[in-house]
Amino acid sequence: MGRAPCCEKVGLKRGRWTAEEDDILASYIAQHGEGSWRSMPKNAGLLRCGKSCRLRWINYLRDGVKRGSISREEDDLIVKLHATLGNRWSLIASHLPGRTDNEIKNYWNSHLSRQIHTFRRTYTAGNDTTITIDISKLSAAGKRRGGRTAGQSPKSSTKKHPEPETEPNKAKDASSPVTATSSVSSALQSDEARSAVVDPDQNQPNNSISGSHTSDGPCSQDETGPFFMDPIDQAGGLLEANSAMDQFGLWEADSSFNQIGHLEESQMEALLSNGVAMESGLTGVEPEGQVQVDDLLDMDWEGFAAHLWNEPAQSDMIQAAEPKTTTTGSDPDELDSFVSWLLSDAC
DNA sequence: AAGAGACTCAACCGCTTTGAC
DNA sequence: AGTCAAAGCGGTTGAGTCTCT
Repeated sequence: MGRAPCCEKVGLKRGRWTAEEDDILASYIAQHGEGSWRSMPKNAGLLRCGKSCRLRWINYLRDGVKRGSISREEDDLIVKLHATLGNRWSLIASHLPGRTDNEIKNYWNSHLSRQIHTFRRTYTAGNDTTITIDISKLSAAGKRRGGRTAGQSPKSSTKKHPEPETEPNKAKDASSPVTATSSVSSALQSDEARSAVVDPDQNQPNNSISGSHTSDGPCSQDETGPFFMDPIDQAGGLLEANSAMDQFGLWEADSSFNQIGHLEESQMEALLSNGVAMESGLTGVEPEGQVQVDDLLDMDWEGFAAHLWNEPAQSDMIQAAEPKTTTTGSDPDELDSFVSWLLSDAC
């Protein structure tokens, strides 16, 4: 059986659009408006699938589609929104005027998701608790190999809106963050990543996930605040997220790790015993310390992140996080306020 | 100079959602 | 309420391009 094709593909053209096709599509829509994508190509005289026409129009030909490099501000916003919304590209795109979901998705996959940069951060999580986490050498950040640079078009490109001459890429590769969800475990758990944290001088593993964040990130290093989810500092971000959720009353501090089902008891204990000071209510926690690399690497960060960010409104983690002794309660409005804060410039 | 590999991004694919009937 | 077509969405692919060796 199988699903019926969206259109009769026989005889239809595929691949890149030509300038002529673009003109035909644009002029047809100018006359008849959008919609009826299935019948449009036939009516317009295009040998294209309706879906292809729609995609071409939405991503390239439509008025207001912004071309050119993603700005620093847009980059920051994408990171924040992705931390909150996950891979809901169209939703993210709706917050960036002129940008399409496809563009943001490509940008995320090519620029942001795989970049883990050297980073070190000290964060005050609670009353008297400090977390120091370093993430470094976990990727070949800044090492750009081949590939079309932003703003370039293939020779065969028929772009209707040529890329404006924008500011140089300014080594985005060296400053862009990484996803807090899907890339976390793969990046941290790779052999490359593990070996990368060995100090070449001493041939000993660093006692911390070390790293170094370029200071032009959304939030600068050594920053403190209610929450920060700079995907560059995945581990730190996740820990901070935990604290932030606590602050917003989404769960209680001393039970926070227990709410995260993916963490094994032993992992939790190892993490805590190595000085990850989340909150003063945790036993055996030093007021200040660093996280052992392997303990962090062994954690199920992906599951952790998924719990934190995927479907937050439906998360059983959040629902199960009714404060025992309480902070501020877990009113749904607080989640809204949390998201609002995330999207604000407070970070 | 040439080949290999890394990288980007436009376009495609298939599943899900929406809305009309 | 059920069915179907259209539209929307996110994941994936692959051609084109660039850098490295």
